[in-house]
Parts: sequence; structure tokens; C-alpha cells
Amino acid sequence: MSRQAPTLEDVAREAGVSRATVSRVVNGVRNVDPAIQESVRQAISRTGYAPNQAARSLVTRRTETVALVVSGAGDVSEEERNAFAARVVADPFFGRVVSGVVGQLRPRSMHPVLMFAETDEARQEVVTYLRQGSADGALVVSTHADDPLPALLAAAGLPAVLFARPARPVALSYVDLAHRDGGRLAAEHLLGRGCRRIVTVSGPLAVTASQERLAGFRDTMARHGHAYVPLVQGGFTVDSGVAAMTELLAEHPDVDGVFAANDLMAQGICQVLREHGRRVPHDVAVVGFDDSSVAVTCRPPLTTVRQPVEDMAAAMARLLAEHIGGVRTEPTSIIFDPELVVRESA
Amino acid sequence: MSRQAPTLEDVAREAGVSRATVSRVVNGVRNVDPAIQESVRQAISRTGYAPNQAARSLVTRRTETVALVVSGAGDVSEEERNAFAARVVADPFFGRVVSGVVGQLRPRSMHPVLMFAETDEARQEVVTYLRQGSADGALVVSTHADDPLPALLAAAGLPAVLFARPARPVALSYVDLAHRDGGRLAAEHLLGRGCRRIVTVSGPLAVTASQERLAGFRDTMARHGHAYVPLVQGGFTVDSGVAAMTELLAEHPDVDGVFAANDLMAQGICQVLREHGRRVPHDVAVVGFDDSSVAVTCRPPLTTVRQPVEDMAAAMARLLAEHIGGVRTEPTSIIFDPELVVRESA
DNA sequence: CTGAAAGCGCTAACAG
DNA sequence: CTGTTAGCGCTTTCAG
Repeated sequence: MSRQAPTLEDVAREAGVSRATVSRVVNGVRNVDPAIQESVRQAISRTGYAPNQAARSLVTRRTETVALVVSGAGDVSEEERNAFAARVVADPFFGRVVSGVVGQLRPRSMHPVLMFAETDEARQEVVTYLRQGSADGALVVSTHADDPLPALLAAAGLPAVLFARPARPVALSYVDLAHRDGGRLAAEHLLGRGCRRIVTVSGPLAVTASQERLAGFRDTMARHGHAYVPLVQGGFTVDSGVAAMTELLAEHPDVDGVFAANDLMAQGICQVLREHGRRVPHDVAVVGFDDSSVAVTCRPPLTTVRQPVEDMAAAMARLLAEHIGGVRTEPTSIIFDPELVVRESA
Repeated sequence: MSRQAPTLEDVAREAGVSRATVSRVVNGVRNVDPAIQESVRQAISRTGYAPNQAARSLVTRRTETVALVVSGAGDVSEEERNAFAARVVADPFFGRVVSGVVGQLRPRSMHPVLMFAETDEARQEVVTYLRQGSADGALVVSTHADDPLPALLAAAGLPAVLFARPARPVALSYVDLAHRDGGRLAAEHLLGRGCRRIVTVSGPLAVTASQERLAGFRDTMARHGHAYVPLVQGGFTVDSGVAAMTELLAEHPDVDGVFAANDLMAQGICQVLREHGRRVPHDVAVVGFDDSSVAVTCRPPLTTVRQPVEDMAAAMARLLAEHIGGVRTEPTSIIFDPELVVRESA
């Protein structure tokens, strides 16, 4: 570490060839004599050469890095900034995104840098980061429909792919789920098993996905004569599920079915139900959404609407790689279909 | 986006000064006439200039990026690689690490790139990544005592800080918890509330922290005359907690106290207990470890040994920044003290 | 306090 | 198939 790192020049000298030739074998460009290739390779391991990424990026204009950003909407106090990051990462949803993204990035030798953009300043930093060429593009997951980041990215002409369709049209590719169909699936299942006094806990209505899940659910209920379904808005956390169900149970003690807009809330709902002496699914059936890890962990295991997050995240990474590589120039969208997974809660 | 991005040269021309001067104001180096400074600033915003990070890194030899790597030990099949990432990120522990790290990195304008090193090949890639200068240093969290990555990093003379003391001495800084004290705290609490038929579910014994927590627990139990404490080894997951407790309950139906080496397992334990008609803490008291998010979410909320993960992660980031900056040259260690958090489970 | 000039290490034409 | 030659955009002595 004390000695200066060897450069192409050093390897070239060691192998008795030119820098260009060494560069070619390092980058696997053919047109290099097998014999020379071999001697270069030996010189490389003899010198312990590792190409300097900065020098390389300077000319290729690629960093092989993408920003994985979780963006909010409004501004958040300085103190809440860490809380934002903590909350995001703690959500099993995020883990699935990372898993799907990494799976696609790795074989391409690309790496994700984590960024949280919960304030306007932080969002500006993301844009700057990309404009500086610190990353080749961005994968963005918005926690709010009004997230201004997608528009900023598009305006700057930066390669980016979104998780979920932006509320306001933006010329960026995105992947999404047919949330309405998911809501429909949940309603049909609850109705199908005979529930008649059904309530629902939606996600934050500032999130488009929440609205859509709810709309699909309500439409289906209405089609079956259920004009009115009691609703409480939750925040996609276990706690909010607990609070929402506590409220709903007080007003509708005879409830026999619940649709929760995500599994975390469904878990909180099951807890409240149990604590109030209701058996799940015997007395009250509960359907969640996502099919995240807690769906399996929860007691009872959750019947839920599966959202193939890993596949969606993988698709995002693939699309971004295509945009970066220039293979794809026009924005496109990929919509995934939800699927009902029946376990024990309903 | 179509037009070439402006360079220092462009700004210099626009402001009628030299590149050097522009560079100085961009980097906030004083010794620049206020008037000129102002005109340069205007030229910058007029041109929409953003410094090229690659060019900058090439000369400063800094990327303002650090690798945040989660490393395992043995090799894992190709198919399990994504599962590894998924499992890691899904664990609330990881979220706390990220939160603590980001909190320190952000004010330093540094960014974490996520890497999973569960195979020898992946570990080699981490080393290469750093040697290429793609990141200035590494923050490593090992999931196994035999993790070879720390030694590789040290041998390559790369700046790195570890979460937890490495099993085999390595000249690298690390932060850790006084795990033994944590185990002692748990034992004392269980004993103090009158439990006499106590069992324990440890973490994987291949993890040093698990061994230490267990040792501290057993020592204290022994000091109080409990020569033998039934033990089942778990895997730090809810499922493993369920399995372990099912086994223990079958052999020791009269159990009245359980120490779980982490909260996730404690949650599984509570589920099993409840399903077998045992009240927590009335019939059986349960003490967890970590004080992670599930400790609060769990029913009943867990009495647990708090590990200040966010603070520990923040300390890691701080140490790494010092090593990178050359402010600190010798490896050091920071040991945090655990703390008992009493809630309802014991 | 400012400018000129020398690279940082690598890739990519372009010759040969 | 290989070598020569330009830069990529920026920081940083070193003069002035």
C-alpha cells in the first residue's frame, strides 16, 4: 500500500508491449495474439495491476454505478431524515427491491449506491450526483405520488427508471403492478368465502398504488351490491394497522372480513383481532397485499395478493441498463399482474 | 442532454478567467478575489456547470464513496446468492446499520455502495473494486466468524472498518458490543423475576457474537447455581426461533423463562408459546436481544437487551472517514455497552 | 491573488 | 495484429 499502484504503463513495460495492447487484453478486446495475450496476463499478475476506474471513467463516461434512490415528497426535518432512511430500509419491501436490483446488476458488473431523497435539497443532490457522472443512471422508488424527483431527472435528461407510474406524466420508463386487479382479487376472495361485513384499511392515499388497490377493491364490492365499505387510511406500517383496526372494530364489532393494503398492516390487524378475542380466519378473514416476508411469518400466515417485487425490481435494473447502454431510447412501461396467494388468514 | 456538458474550460472562458481560478472557487479554496469569485459563480450557474467526478477522482484519488459490504463465509450456490442478499436486507438489523452509516456519510458528502460478498469470488470482487479506486474504503458486516474478507482487505492495505471483532486478529479498526454483558443482563433479569426453569435459544455458534452472548448468559446462570441450561441453536430468524422453541417445549414443558439471542427468534418463540397455550410473560418470560423494530411490534412487546446498532454503525463510518482522510493511521476499537430494555415479555 | 503548464491513467482512433 | 498519439476534465505546483 505504501508503494504506488502499478499502471498500464508498468504492465506494458514488464510485458514488453505498448499500453494499448495491455488495455486490449484487460478489456477483452480480441485482435490480440494469443502468445502476447498470455505474456501480458502474466505481467499483470506479476505486477498486481488493477485498472484505475477514475481514469477509465474519464474516457468511457461510464461508472458502472447506478443510484438506487428512495424519494419522498415534501420536506422533512433534519431529525427525521435518518428516521426516513431507517423506516424505508426496515420495510421488507425495500429488501425485495434491493434483492431484485442486485441480481440484475451483478452480472453486468454494476453497483448500486444508496440514496435517500426525502427533502428538496437531497433530491437536488441526487440530480447533481448524476450530472457529475458519479452514477450512470437512477432507479427510483417514490414513497409519495407528488414526488418531484422523476420530473427533475427527466428535465436533466438523465437515465432513470421508476418503480410505479408517476402521478404526473414524465418521460421516463417505469415498472408497475396492476393494482386494481389486486384489489379485485382481494374482494372476490373475501366475498367468495362468504364474508358480508367487510371493512378495509387502505395505504396512504397520497400514494397512487393505495388509491388503485382501493379502487379495484371497491369496484368489485360494488358490483356485488356492497355499496359502502368502511375505510380507515393506514400508513403501511404494523402500527398503523393496529390503530386502524382498533378504530374499525369499535365501530363495526360484527366485521367478518378485512382487506389490508399491505401485509405489514394485515399483521397489525391480526394482532388486534386476536387481542379482541376474534379468531382469524374463523371469525374474521384477513387478506393482505404484497406477499412479503411477514405474510409467512405472521400468525396465522397471511392470504395475500402477491406483488412480484423482485421481478419488478429486476425489470427496472434491466431497463435502466438498456437506457444507459443506448440500446433503448424511448421510455417504456412494464406492468406486472398480481396473484392471489391463499394461506390461512382468509 | 444532447449538448456536451460544460467543462471548467467553458466556465473559465465565460467568466474571463483561467481554469485554475474556477477550480478554486468551485472547491472553496480561499485566495480568490471576492469580485472574481462572484463572476465565476455567475458563469457557473449560467453554464449549468457540474464538475466531472471522474476527472476529479483521477487527480485527488478520492471517490467520496465507500463500500458497505455484508460478507459471509463459505461459498454459496449461485441460486442462493440472491437469497443471501434478500435475507440480509430483510433483517431489521441491516436497516439500522444503513441508517447509522448514512447519517454519518451524508454530511461528509460520501455515499455507500451496497455489496454482498457471500462467495469467495464476490469477496475478491470487493477487493478489486477497492483496488480500482471505485471506493475509498469499506465498511464490513460479517455474518460469520470465519469471514475471510477482513484479512483480504488488511493484506491489500485497504481502509476498512469492521462491525464486530474478527475471530482471527486482523489489523483493522472495528466497533463491537460487550456481548457477554448483554448475556449477563438477560440472565439477571430472568433470575430476578423468579424464573427457575430457564432455557435458551442461541444464535449460530459460528458467529462470535452468539458465542459471547451465550457465554455471558451461562456464566451468570452458573453463578446462581444453574449449572445446566438447555440450549438449542437458532439462525437469527423467526422461523428458527419457532423451530427451536417447539423442540425445547417438547423436552421441557415446565419451562418458565427463555433467553433468545435476538429479537427475531424471540418473536418466533412467543408465537410458539402462545400456540401452546402459554401466556407470556405470565407462564413463560421471554428476553430477546437487539431491541430492533420487532421488539416493539411483537406481541407482547419484548423485554430485550439493547444493542445500539445505529450508533455503532455511525462510529464505523466515522472511523473509516478518519482512516481514509489519513487522520487516523492505527487500527482502533470502540466497544459499546448493552442495556436492558424492559417491556412486557419478561 | 491569478495564470500557465504539467500531468493523473486510461481508451480509442488512426496508422502501419 | 500492434504501436503511436491524442485527449477525457480536473487539480496543483510553480511562476509571476
